[in-house]
Amino acid sequence: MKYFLTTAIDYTNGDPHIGHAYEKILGDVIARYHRAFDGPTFFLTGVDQHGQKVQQAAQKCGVQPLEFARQVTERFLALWNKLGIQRDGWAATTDPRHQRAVRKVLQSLYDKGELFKAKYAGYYSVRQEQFLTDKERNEAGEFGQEWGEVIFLEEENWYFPLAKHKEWLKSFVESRPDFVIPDFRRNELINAIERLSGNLCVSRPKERLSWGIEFPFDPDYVTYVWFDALLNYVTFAGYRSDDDPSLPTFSELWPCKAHIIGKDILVPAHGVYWPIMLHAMGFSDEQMPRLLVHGWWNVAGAKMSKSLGNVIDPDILAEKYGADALRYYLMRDNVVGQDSDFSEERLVMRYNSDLANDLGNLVNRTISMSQRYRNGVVGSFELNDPDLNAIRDLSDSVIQRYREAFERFEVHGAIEAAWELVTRANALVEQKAPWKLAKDPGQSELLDAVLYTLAETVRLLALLISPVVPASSERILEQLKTEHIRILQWGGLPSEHQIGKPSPIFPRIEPVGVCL
RNA sequence: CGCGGGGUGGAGCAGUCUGGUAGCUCGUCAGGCUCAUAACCUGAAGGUCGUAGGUUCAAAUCCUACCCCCGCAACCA
Repeated sequence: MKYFLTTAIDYTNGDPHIGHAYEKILGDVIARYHRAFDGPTFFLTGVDQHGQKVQQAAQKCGVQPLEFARQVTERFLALWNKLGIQRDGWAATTDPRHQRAVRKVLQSLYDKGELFKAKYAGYYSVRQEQFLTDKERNEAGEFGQEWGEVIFLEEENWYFPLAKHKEWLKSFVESRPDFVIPDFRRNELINAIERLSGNLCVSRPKERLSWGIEFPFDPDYVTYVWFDALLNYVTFAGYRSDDDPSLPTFSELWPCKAHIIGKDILVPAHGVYWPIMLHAMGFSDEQMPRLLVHGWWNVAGAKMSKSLGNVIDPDILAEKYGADALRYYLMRDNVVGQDSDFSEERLVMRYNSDLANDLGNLVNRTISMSQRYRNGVVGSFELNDPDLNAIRDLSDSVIQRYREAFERFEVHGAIEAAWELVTRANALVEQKAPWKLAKDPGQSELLDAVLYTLAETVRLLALLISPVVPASSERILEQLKTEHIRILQWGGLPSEHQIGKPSPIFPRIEPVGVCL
């Protein structure tokens, strides 16, 4: 069994912004934690390439939809690579393997009588791609301009009966307190289920939208987003793949430990449609996934939007400060589930104070002193000194709390726990003053033990931060020459270990633009 | 009575589920150190945890009422 984790798949009609990046980094950090300290892990992310907006955007550029989607997908991939997103699977919905599996799912639902064709006539919003009901009318009884052009349309489509699964969904969500994390999002979902009614339109006639996956039993129609994009979570995990060796074995991945999604797509897509779809496909309650719902990054208190022109480009930030600085900031300054406020100034402040001053300096002074006083040989931990024992005990407790935080998806909590160790180690340096011990031959043994304690603490810290700042973590391990020692427990460092030469891991970012 | 989030020292935030010394970063002030990226360490000032009640031996945390701020057209995590 592998720890299976997914993110939402991004829609390929525009460039990625900080929110896309945050979600992928969050997924990557959690996946890296499990890969490093827990066990086999599978992290899936990808892109949603079908649909009307892609078709339209492609038309505008005068290229085929497939070509357009491919180009945008390239930009997403390039950014994920730059940010160090380590993916085990790539869910691109134009992938033939996905399309084959989607058709099989549709066919078997059709065979089970879970899909039906019906004619619907009504007012239709072209921009919103949806039929409007009286609920959408404003006080004047008209459809407001937010719906754009509204036309009267009569159309036959395929429908998936939702409401008949309402009672099941209600009892399921109530029986599974951790179906949605955090709690307050679950309450929101329960409210939404109360309002559930009707059927879900799952098709588009080809004359209106051709850019999608064709129905196996009705070639005049393509699937609309639900039975395309949502299914990526299972199709790329190997569901109905007929043992395609290029895809994982489904039973080793499912059920998914967490679908990481933004708060905007909990209701109705992931909290209502998706579990009902799985239920109708024959998944048992035990086979239901879990949803991890994150908040948004605002900018100066306002929602990030193209019209406000305050969209933050993660590519520029990574270029300017490095991927690890950005990753650290996004993970440290946000409580998973809550909204946060993005500020470049704070990014720099966090980097300088936490990474450069506290951790980076600790690494540097530790290695530097070991070189200066012991030619890089760090001694052993044999001495029974209360201060050193206290650090060892603290590391045990920190590791435990760090693990517990990750199990609860509280990344900021895990980072906070690790920093307790950073702070205490820096204090220990002052307390023991190795530069004084070095002048007194009688204190030689204590100096050895102090240097060992510091080096072992730094080694553990490098491992603890590895999910968040993987590249920097590797550089620390290289300087310690402990790349091969990955055990997350005190004492992994052998006695008389020879370490390398110091070189700043996190050079300070000097504030620019301050001219007197 | 629409739904949801938030209100904690000067700033930004944890902590609230599982009541028990109010914590972190930045900033301010006073010391210390020199191994280190002028980084680090110690100490101090500064909070009646939105308001008012209630439960309790004990409430930032649980209950009730109220006040204030933000989001809920599109782009969109």
